[in-house]
Formats: sequence, C-alpha cells, structure tokens
Amino acid sequence: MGKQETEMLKGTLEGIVLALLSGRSAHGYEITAWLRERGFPDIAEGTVYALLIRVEQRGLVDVDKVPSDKGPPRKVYSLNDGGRAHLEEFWRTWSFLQERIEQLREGDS
Amino acid sequence: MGKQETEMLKGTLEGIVLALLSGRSAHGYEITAWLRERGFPDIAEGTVYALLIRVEQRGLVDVDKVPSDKGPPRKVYSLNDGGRAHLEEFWRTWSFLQERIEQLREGDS
DNA sequence: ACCGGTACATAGTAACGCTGAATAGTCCCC
DNA sequence: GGGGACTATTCAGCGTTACTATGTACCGGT
Repeated sequence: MGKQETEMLKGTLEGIVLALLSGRSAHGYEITAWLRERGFPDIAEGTVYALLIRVEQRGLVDVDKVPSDKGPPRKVYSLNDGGRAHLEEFWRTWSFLQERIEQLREGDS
Repeated sequence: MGKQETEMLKGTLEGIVLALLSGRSAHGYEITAWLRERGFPDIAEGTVYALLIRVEQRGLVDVDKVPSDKGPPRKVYSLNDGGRAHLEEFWRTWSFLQERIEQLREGDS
C-alpha cells in the first residue's frame, strides 16, 4: 500500500469499520474480506484484528462468540450505543475535514 | 483538539501544507497562523515546523533563509517540482479515500 | 497424514501529530 | 533599561495508529 494511503487511513479506518458494523454485525475475517473487495485490497489482517480489539476494549462494540463449521470460533462484532455515538462523531469530524480540504482545493488564496 | 481529528490529520496535514505552498511561498510561523485562521485553530507550532523539516528532507520544497525585521531569520519554503508531483499524488489518494467513504455513508449494504 | 482455506492473535517497527519547553531576536511601554 | 509581547525556530519525549511477520487453531478433501 502506498505510504500516503497508509497514513491517511490513520483515524479513518476505525470509522470505516464502525460504519460497516452499523449496517450489520460481522466477524473479523469477514470485515477484512469486505474491505478488500471495496477499495482497500491491501488491508492487512493483523490491522483489522488489532482495530477490533481496540474498539472492543473501548466499549464501542459488543462481541458474540459463535462456533464456526470451518475454523476456530468466530467473534461476531456488533455496534452498540457507544459505538453509534462514536460513529456520529466520526462523521462530523470527517465532514469538517472534508470541507476544509475541499476549500483548499478550489479557491487558493 | 479532539483525538479523532488528531488522528485524521495524520497523512492529510502534509497535503494541506503542500497545497498551501502551491499557492505561494511562506515561512513556518506564517503557515501556522494561516492554518489557525482557516479551520485548524489548535494546530501546534511544533507540528508545523516538524512537518516542514520533513518535507524539506524529502526534497519536496526549496528553502530560502531571509532576515526578518522582527525576530530571527525566516525560513521561507516554496514548492518545487518534486513537491508538486507529491501534491498531485496526495489529491489522487484523497479523492480515492473520499469516494470510498462517501459510498459507505450512503448506500449501506 | 498432509495441505489449503478459514479465523484469530501478537510482538515489533515506523510514521505522525501533540505537549512542553528552550532559545533568540525585535519592538514598545513604563 | 527592564519587563513583557510578538515573531520565529528547534527539540525531546509521548501516545496512537497501521504494517510486517509470525504463530495458533480448526476443518475438509485428497
């Protein structure tokens, strides 16, 4: 992955994953696959798992451990109220940054 | 500054500053003031100077040391060809990320 | 018994922005 | 002429994040 993209993902990847989970619950492997399909083909597995553990410890998601018919048991994550609040905050921050940068792009002064 | 914003700035602040410099040359203190006026009131001075040193070492900007009538000599930065190329790459990466996230925001699947 | 695919975990590294402080020069007012 | 305000740069140390690389575990097919 380009270094620039890597750095830009910092702070946004978490929002991306939370936004995903706001649609439906999912487990780590599934999330990784999803990301790889939609524009982030080089996302490392380790990155996603680390992120999930982080948001779990912060209480933004609930975890349900369900046995799988192929492989070790899955940890299914779902967004809870704290996570939804955090996601809203993410959208606000993102919109703010986006506006600032869009202004920069157009009218240079 | 909110932690979320801090993290989101990683990777974008550099682009923001390069975009600034594409309009006109400037020195560190001036850039900091400019940022504070336009939506980033809490930017730390140290952050800007560190960033400038970084882009200088990467050869993205040219530096001109000019004496000031008030205070120590200024280091005036201007974007060079390498910097312009890097800036274009920044815009590409940014647009890419923006599209992905915008899709996420609307059609949740 | 082996291998590939599924699923999760972790240690170590590098990059980035922030905090807080130090240093230095100029100007102005008391 | 001493102290404060403003201009201007630099640096050490910190926390957070994503990546790399590796390891563990479970299953099915051959």
